[in-house]
Amino acid sequence: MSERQGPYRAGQLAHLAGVSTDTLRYYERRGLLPLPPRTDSGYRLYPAAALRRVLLVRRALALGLSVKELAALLRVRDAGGVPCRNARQVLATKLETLDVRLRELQALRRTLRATLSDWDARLAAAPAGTRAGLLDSIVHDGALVAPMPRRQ
Amino acid sequence: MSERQGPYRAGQLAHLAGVSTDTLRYYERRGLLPLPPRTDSGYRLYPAAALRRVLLVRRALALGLSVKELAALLRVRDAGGVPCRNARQVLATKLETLDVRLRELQALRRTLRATLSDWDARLAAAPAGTRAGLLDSIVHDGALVAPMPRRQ
DNA sequence: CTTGACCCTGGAACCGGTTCCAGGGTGCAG
DNA sequence: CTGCACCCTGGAACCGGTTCCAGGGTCAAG
Repeated sequence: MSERQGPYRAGQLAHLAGVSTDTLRYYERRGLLPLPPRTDSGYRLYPAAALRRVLLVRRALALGLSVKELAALLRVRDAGGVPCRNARQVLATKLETLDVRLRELQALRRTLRATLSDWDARLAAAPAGTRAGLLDSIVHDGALVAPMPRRQ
Repeated sequence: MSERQGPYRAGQLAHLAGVSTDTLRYYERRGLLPLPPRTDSGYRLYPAAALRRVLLVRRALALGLSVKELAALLRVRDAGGVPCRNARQVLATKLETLDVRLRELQALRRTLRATLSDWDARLAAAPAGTRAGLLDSIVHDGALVAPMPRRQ
């Protein structure tokens, strides 16, 4: 990671940050990256600090922030504001959401394991090549008729 | 739930199964539901067994099967085949995938909690209205530069 | 007959983050 | 000059499950 700094071209920055140039342009469009200066011929010339910025974005997205949320925070900051309190709030909310989701998935895991061992019992009891009714059996237990939990 | 059985119209079946008629038509298109008989005027007339079938589909999707996977299993079954062994395999794979995902999310949760308490420490140490550098701080710890884990 | 509730169709919209595309310039080495 | 790697643009495609839409029939009660 000991790359000499200095203005990067799109491909260089992308490589250093571990993303694609398409992704860089996308982040720029969505307001996650400030508009970089350009060469006379229109090539983007990212300042050294841009690498850190891209890494920040990646990290924040990996923490579960959405592009929109992050853009809002960064907009405030780039305008000289102090978004830290907001940022903390956003992150705390993410954590709560994640906890909910984790509990859902853990419940799902229990159900899945129970279903699997039930099926194994049925299979053991059924002659080979015989209809064991596994698919049918899942209708009974649990009342999970509600829509599947939506992702993050 | 003690509805008299007998042929249902789309809206009735949808109501009983807790889905929309749009969803019923979607399942039909995707091969999750057999083509129901029609009235002379073209209305679908679902046999009583269709309710159970829709519930099966909901339950299987809730367990994490994709529409495509489920359709493949049901196609075999509806053709008189015995998809049980396949079904077990699919479900077992789902469980493994889920375990991986759970571990990812648990790791994310730890990171999130650590970040939050770090931020709280920084906020406590910084005067109100002052830039505490929370966003900046996330770039450092952890090497999570890889793309975010994709959903299920 | 009119009203209103229901049904039909195929295709498009939605979500979000990313990737891909075509059609065209730029920059540098051989 | 040629070739090749790189860069530019805006718009569309992708994933999957669902929902929404317009434009049109059907049916029973009043």
